[in-house]
Amino acid sequence: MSERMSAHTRTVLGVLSERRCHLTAEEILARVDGIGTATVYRALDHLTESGQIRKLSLGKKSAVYEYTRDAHMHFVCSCCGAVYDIRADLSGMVREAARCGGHHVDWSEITAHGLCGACRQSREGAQRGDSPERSDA
Amino acid sequence: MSERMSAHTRTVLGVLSERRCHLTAEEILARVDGIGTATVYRALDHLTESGQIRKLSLGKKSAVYEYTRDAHMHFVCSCCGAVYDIRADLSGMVREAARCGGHHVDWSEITAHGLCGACRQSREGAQRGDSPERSDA
DNA sequence: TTGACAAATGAGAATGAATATCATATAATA
DNA sequence: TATTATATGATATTCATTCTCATTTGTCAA
Repeated sequence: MSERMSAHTRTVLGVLSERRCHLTAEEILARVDGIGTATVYRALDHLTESGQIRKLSLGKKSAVYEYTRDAHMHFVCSCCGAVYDIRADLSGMVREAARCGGHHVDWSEITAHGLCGACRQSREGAQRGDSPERSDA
Repeated sequence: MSERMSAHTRTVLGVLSERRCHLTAEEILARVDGIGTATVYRALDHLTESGQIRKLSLGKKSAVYEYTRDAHMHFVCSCCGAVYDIRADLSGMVREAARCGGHHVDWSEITAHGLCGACRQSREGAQRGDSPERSDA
């Protein structure tokens, strides 16, 4: 909270707070200039521990980070790999369910897996003989 | 579904279905005998794709697998790393929220992070001067 | 300002989970 | 049985992440 933040850590936080999206460490590394790999990972660790960003496990090989904001879920398309934000806040129910088990929830993540709207339309189109469209990941 | 299953794949499935807990590939590897690393990973992939087991991303370095069963959430203790099952089924709400976004949910995972009951008691005990107790991960 | 200590940095090595390779073995089927 | 496809395992490889350590930078008291 009251800890001082280095310039590089502030830069990393800036990247995440501006874009408001999910970025891997590698993607963040590509968006900052003159900051080493280890420093970026360390900055991400510091920011995660201080709660300013969230480290998400979306089932991909590498972790993704996002700026901490209003509660929402994530939808990961099994087909194209795209990640969508789903505006719904179930954190209260999650917290209460865990409390019944005697645990205290700091934060929770909800990840849904399935076929996204874009991919579903592509498949339906393919069945009709349309040219398939791709959704970026 | 109707695909034949190799003996080794059946063995891996057996390990997961008997224990009804969350195991890493390494832990499964240690519990089977005479099955190579690649084969275990391939079996886990097949079983995951066929929906018989679930591959979970709980924020640890390695993925954990569990036998597919009734919907439940997971609680991961930030202190001791233990994983608890939380008996609550929010999958219907998750599915509906994603449907509003135009997506079709195959399955969803909910992971809560915080301090588990055992660790909280240890901390309270430590404040009173009791000897700290450890909870296995 | 200077000295002294703590924290941050970065280049590169190390780790480790997961995947790819490929020759061999096994199963399925004609 | 011959043929084909799939499964297997030892091993090499990949790649995200962490570690190491010498150097730099920041902080604060005297």
